[in-house]
Amino acid sequence: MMKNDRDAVETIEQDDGALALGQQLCFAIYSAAHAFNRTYKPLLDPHGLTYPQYLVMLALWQDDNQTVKAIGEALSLDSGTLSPLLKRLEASGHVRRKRDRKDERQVLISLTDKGRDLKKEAFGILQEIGKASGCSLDTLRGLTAELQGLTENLKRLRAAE
Amino acid sequence: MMKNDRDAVETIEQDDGALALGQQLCFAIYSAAHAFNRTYKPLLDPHGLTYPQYLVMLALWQDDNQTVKAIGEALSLDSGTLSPLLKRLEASGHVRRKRDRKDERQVLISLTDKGRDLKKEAFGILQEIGKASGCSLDTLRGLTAELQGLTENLKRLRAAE
DNA sequence: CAAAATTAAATTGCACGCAATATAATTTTG
DNA sequence: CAAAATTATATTGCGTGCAATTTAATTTTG
Repeated sequence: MMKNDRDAVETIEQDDGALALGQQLCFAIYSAAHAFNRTYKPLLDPHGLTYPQYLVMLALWQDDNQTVKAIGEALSLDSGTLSPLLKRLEASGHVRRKRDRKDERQVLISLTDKGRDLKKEAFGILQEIGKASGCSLDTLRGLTAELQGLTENLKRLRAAE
Repeated sequence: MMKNDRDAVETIEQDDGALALGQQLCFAIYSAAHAFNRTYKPLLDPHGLTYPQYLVMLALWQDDNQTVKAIGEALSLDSGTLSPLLKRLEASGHVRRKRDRKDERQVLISLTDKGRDLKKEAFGILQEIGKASGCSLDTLRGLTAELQGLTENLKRLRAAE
């Protein structure tokens, strides 16, 4: 016998449809992340930045002179990812790395003039990306908020284990 | 003459807000993708699968015996990513790789018994992920549709260049 | 205060992801 | 039909991500 509508809505059924790539939020997110990456690439290439490096720059434009740990918390990345990335950002002249005098364990990351100047270009990049998304500002804001909530839920549940 | 302080501050702060990590959809998507990845890991590890490998399995559960190219189109991945990944999936016993007799350029990927059997477990994984997301099925469906639209827009604009 | 525990970065090893190139098979074309 | 163009897959090199380990500095504690 058929389930009623309410059950159908709140239960993931064990049929092929449920496993279809096209129905999975995780795949939609995976695809959107790659699409964004590919859209950013031609905009960032002229500045010698990769997308994750650009995220670090965003963090530093907000708050200069942060520790590796602070940047890692902002981006949810660990030193295994950040240490080599920051060395490349230093090699390309965008940031400086300096041991903290007060606590020699820490490394402080600060913007060079070149890194600071790049911020002006970032507004143009933002415009381009906004156009490419083809969404209204309201839609973008709504999506962003929903995804932030989702990410929080996923993190909370992992922490609770 | 210089603008007064109030004007200067408001103008800069507006711009800064636009570049804030917390306001950027691309970063929300980047973070959600990583959060999903981390949530999937403990669920997939026991089966010896990574998340991208799991996506390939989803594609094959929908449609067995696909070419590398077809899988690449389904997942937006090229042979540079898929060739080694598929070799690892073959090494772990989940799929078989076989040259197509009709067209020796193509390689057909098909499920082994082990790979097919894993589909049963996938429904349980799906349940776990659904729970971890903390969203209603309606919310999940809505988000998925919006992200698919966004991804389409980004792809279309890249193709138009 | 010295030993133990904790903390911050860096390093190593492995698996993507992608650009660029290489190789081999098939199709197009002149 | 043979040369040229196209197509499918594989390979190489580089930059993430992340788990696990290492090293050095600081904090805790017995």
